[in-house]
Amino acid sequence: MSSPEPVAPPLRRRGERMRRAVLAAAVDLLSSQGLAGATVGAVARAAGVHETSVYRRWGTRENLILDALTTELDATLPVPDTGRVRDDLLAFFSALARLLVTAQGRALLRLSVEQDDALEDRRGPYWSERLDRAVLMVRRGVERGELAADTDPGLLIEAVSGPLFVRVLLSGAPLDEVLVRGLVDLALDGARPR
Amino acid sequence: MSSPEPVAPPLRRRGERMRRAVLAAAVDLLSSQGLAGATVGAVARAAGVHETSVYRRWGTRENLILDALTTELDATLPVPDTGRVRDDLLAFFSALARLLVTAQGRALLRLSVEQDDALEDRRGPYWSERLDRAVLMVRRGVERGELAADTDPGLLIEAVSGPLFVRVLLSGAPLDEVLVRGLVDLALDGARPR
DNA sequence: GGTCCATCGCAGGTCGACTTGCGTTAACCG
DNA sequence: CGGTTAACGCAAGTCGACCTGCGATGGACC
Repeated sequence: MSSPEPVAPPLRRRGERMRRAVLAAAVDLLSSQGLAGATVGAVARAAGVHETSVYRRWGTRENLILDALTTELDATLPVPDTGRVRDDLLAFFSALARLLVTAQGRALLRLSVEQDDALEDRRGPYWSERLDRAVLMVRRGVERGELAADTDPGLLIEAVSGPLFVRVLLSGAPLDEVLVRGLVDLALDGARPR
Repeated sequence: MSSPEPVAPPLRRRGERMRRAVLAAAVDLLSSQGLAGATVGAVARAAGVHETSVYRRWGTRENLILDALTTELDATLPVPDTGRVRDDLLAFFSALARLLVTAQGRALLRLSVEQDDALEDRRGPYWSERLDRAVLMVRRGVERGELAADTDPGLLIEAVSGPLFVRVLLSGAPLDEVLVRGLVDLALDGARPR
């Protein structure tokens, strides 16, 4: 007698098809179950792939999640050029803040912190990549004479973005427009009376 | 025949004695083996205590390490009062930076980020506790007329401390006097030409 | 100094991350 | 379109975090 249940042909996806299936499953689980729910076993099962295969391709769970997140989360954070530094910075960091309050944004940030031991390099290339481009706004402001000539572009970016990251990672305090505006204005005008 | 090895009397420390022994062992392992080496089993063994007892008292490995670190690392970060905001801020954040580059400081920061799910509260009470006191310096500066009356003390503290935390957690960039000075001056004077 | 109970020690177990060896097959290449 | 091989499936196992039940004892209290 033929088996009543066709035993679901193993599909046996491999190569790029398998990669995409796993990454999609990872993002799905990440969104529905949260960071803790995205177990390597669970992701593999959801993707119809064997757990071993996942480990062979990604090595660690961290790599897997990081890959899934950075692949799907290609929020490119455009660098505006309105002609005024303040407006540029406001637009850029508001976009950053909106990205960071996302479940995926938070997860990506959290994971960027993990990498303790092996391969000390490649630390948070995702974020630094995005922030490095932001110095353009500052440079343009300097050229326009809006900012002092000796302004350190990177430092200014750090001073505004730092608190945003810290709020997500440590304090858990909210990220809103008011915060971004306050940080940008502080970095531009300083706390001393003008 | 009497047993040649006296089988090391189980000691059976309990209560406060046991607590201190475990915490000390944890700090020892943390310093010598790093974060990854401070296994619950290893800490228990080093303290001459059963692993189960550790779990009963601390619940999770994270709690244990956090307790050990915050207990030993009572670097109180004194809030200076020199009469000039800039000097106060410089002294305070230099001390913070020196604490953060420590192996224990880094470990404590990293662990402060972990707490994903259970008990959403008590997030980084260690750091916020210390930074909350720092607003005093800013308030005094405002009263002295050194800073604008509408200065947000907390925001200023965040703008300077944020980048320090982020460098330890994400970018791995160095923390030195130059950085601290740059951040303090940016927060005080702003990037716009005076 | 005897009693009692919270605190421990201990054995055994679950679960997820990660590894290894071996058999099997999909996919690309000629 | 047949062959080769790297890419999978699968079984079995290690290791650390964390839990559970039970028996034993340290210590405080009377």
